[in-house]
Amino acid sequence: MSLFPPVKRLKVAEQVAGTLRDAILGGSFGVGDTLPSERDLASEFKINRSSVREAIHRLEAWGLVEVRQGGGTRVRDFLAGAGLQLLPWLLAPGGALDPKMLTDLLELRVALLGWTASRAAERRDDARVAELRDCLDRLVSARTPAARGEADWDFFEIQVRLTGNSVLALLANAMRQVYDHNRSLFEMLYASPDFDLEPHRRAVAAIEGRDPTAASTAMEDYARSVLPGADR
Amino acid sequence: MSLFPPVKRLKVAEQVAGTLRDAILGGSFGVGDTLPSERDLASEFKINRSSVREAIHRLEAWGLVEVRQGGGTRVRDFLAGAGLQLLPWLLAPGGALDPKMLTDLLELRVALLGWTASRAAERRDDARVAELRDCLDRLVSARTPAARGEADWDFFEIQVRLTGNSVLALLANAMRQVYDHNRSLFEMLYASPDFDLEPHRRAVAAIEGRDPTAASTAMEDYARSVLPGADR
DNA sequence: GCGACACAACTGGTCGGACCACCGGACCTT
DNA sequence: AAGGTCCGGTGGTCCGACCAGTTGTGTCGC
Repeated sequence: MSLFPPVKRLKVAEQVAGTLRDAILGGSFGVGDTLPSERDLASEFKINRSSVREAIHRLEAWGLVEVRQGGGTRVRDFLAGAGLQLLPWLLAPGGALDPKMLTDLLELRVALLGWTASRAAERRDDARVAELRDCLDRLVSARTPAARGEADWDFFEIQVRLTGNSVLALLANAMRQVYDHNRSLFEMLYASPDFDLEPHRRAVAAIEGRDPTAASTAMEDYARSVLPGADR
Repeated sequence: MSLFPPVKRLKVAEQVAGTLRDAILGGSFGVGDTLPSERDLASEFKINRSSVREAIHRLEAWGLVEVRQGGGTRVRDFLAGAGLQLLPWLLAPGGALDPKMLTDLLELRVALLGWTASRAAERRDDARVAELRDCLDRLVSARTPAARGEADWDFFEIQVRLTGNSVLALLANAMRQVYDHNRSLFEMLYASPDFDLEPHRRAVAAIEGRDPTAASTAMEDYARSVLPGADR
């Protein structure tokens, strides 16, 4: 456990890409607008055009802009075209949480956790079930929200590996990136001192007993319990 | 309906990025291996170092490699770290289909289609239900696998919009990219002349009648029907 | 002998400047 | 008004230089 996290070395292109990303997500540019030219941005940021190009290529990889030789760089309708890689920043554009986005995410989480547990129960193996039990112990003994969050994530990830589904694994990786980029936000979910672990226990038992329905129900109950508004 | 698709203009960096991507996915480099230096790759491909850098940055954005100043560029454990943006090429690395990957994807699709239909039924509105009916008509009258595939995709996308869930929309976008990059592969699913549309009809009726359970069951049945092996 | 340090030979990162390929609008011809 | 031409601006590629980290090596002092 390191006392100080390593200093973040930001490459010029990373900073610029971040600035432009926030500007676009923040609405400084509308869909279809053209960004300033690479040369203009270079003199604006006081950096070389190569660095600007690198930054813009990141935006392109994120699905935020469309670059056309000779025709300028236009802002895309990213909600209609971008993939999950944008979610980390879409969740809290400019640092301010978007509640609707969080609700949507947690809602989808209900289904995702449920399905994962169900498939994990079908394909369980003894070694991984033991891992799951260890993880549950860590979850029980966790004292800080951060530790609980970490353990809860592991709890999910072990189940993902249990399913043996590589596509689900990729999806989980994407979710993990959302979690990593917004840690403080998610630790809120684990802040309550009377964090109820009963669903987790039920899930482990169901997975061990090869009961997909019970496993799914358990994890869905848990995921639903942190849903804002507590509807349904 | 365009008769000719736009010609594909390949930038140098794109080609190189594709080559390197296939090499990594094809196993030419193991996890942890260092790629040749940018200067070496430049002289190897007979292109400028700038272009190599641009290509490598794409690999980085895909989560395939980790670049460290002074320390070389290393291949990452992408299955453990990359997001869904890699799936289009992971599905058929080098053009050869990975059956396991396809099975995993279709399996997850069962859950995804089911959940989407369920949420769509809960939040339905008349305008979009009409859209859905139109889409169903297009699906019925479609004569080619490609047309069926397109209509079926729209059918899903309308439901996604109905759910109003932005995170699901992003996930759908990611799936769409998988579909677009492997069209010929997926049209296989729609090749059968006796393509059964009964589940779609049931789904529309259930969504119109605000019956989440029936809607979910209908779409799950459909998605399961194209599952290889037809287990369960 | 062996640890600590300094250095050299890599690596990727940034720079600036040149030229090419392409798009789009102004303008001219018909 | 329709078509073609030209030109200014944009992104794409190239070059060569230097900056900034990493890593292995070899020397020095103990």
